Amino acid sequence: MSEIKGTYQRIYQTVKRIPKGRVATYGQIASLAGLAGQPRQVGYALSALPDDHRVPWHRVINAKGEISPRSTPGIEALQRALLENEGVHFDTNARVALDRFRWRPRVSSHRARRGE
DNA sequence: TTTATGGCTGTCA
DNA sequence: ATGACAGCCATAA
Repeated sequence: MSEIKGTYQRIYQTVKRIPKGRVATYGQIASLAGLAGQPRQVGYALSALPDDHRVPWHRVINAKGEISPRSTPGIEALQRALLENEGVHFDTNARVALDRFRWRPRVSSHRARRGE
């Protein structure tokens, strides 16, 4: 198993683990990547994606269930299109039902989920 | 080496 | 429900 080199690489690995038709928030990825509390790094890491990045960055959205207004306008529509293409549905407010599409990572065992 | 930025989050009013 | 403020850390110059 290859070990992760940099922090960004670790984030990419985590994002790549997001199953299709599911979305995760920056905080979610940050927490899984070990950067809990630093969701910004996740966004910056995605903004610094390498050339051969095959990372589903479009599956990563903010905690509001919306797409961040990044720097370039139009990307928002692209990400939305990609998510819809994956099966994620947006509401009239361009919002995703995180309660339904929020990626449910492995809770490992000793960690019950809330509200069940 | 230091400085500045930055696809966010959570709390308070 | 929305609006505003502060905090964390890694990368790039």
